[in-house]
Amino acid sequence: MDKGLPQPGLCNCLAIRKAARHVTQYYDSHLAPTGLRTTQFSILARLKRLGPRTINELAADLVLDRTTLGRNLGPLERDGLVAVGVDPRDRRSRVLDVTEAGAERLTEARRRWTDAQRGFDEAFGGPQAAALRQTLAVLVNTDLGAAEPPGQ
Amino acid sequence: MDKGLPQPGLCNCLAIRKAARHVTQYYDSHLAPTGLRTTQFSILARLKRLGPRTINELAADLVLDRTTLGRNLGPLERDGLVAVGVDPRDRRSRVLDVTEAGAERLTEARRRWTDAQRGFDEAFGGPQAAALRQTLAVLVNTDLGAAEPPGQ
DNA sequence: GGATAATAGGTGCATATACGCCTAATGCAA
DNA sequence: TTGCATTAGGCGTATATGCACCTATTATCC
Repeated sequence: MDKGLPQPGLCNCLAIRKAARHVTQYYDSHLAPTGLRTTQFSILARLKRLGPRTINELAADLVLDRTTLGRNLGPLERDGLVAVGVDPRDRRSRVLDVTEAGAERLTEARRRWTDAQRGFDEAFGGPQAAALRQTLAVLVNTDLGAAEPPGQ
Repeated sequence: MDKGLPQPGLCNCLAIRKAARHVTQYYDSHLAPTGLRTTQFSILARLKRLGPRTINELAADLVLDRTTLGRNLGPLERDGLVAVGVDPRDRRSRVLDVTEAGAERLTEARRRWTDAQRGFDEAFGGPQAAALRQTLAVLVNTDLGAAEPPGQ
């Protein structure tokens, strides 16, 4: 009877990806009126909080691949929400900063985000949500390593 | 002192998305030798377990948008791992099924997946992982609703 | 049975994600 | 100071994700 086959619900990766899609669609529906996606909101919010940062620094904070963040900056820079400059102390680096327009957009988006958070807490439970965030924070800081190359 | 500004780590959406990226990269590194991404592996594994299903049915199971699954089928169909046919009882529907080549690829990928699961449990803790999966299953089945339209 | 509503997917568009390879700039050592 | 390793990003490519809008097909109601 399917001995050895993985049972539904046993895959850590599928479990978290399904949940991420579920939650993302919910937050996106709240943020939609602002014209920001959740990823864009995250970038703006973290950058605003951290202050000017390089691509590598911000990418690490967001657990984003460096090149992914680089591309995600495209729409934000195009719309004048994030400024990208060259670090004078290291001209290899790009310094990112939230523009005034970006800050205004962020303020508006934070209102929607607060609504989403409240709705989430009501549906899922505030304490459960806090516990889940804590667990996920531990997970993100857990070094899972990578697959060993198939060397002999 | 930043009163009212969301503190880092308070956003449910960012927390789960960061964790999803972290875990996805880990599982992808294990599955890479098979030529399958985690999403493709999920599709094959679920379809194999559920048996032939329509796009809508499989998409709901995977918490994927219908159109997203439709596009994700492209590479799988191109590589002959999934067969897409028309349901004779309802010619609007497409019936998906794992091909023989798909089943073989899946068997190979399951070995890598098992390694990844073992590594995950070792690093994060087996009981903690099981508890997290359970929590995420509850979350996925929690109706978060959607933002109310800005009606009058 | 024919008009109409509802459903299953497809397509255009835009963003999200990351690997591999490349160039530019910096750091370091002989 | 020059030569090489290291580091910061960019770019090509491919897949992932979902909304708005569209067609085809089926169900329903008079």
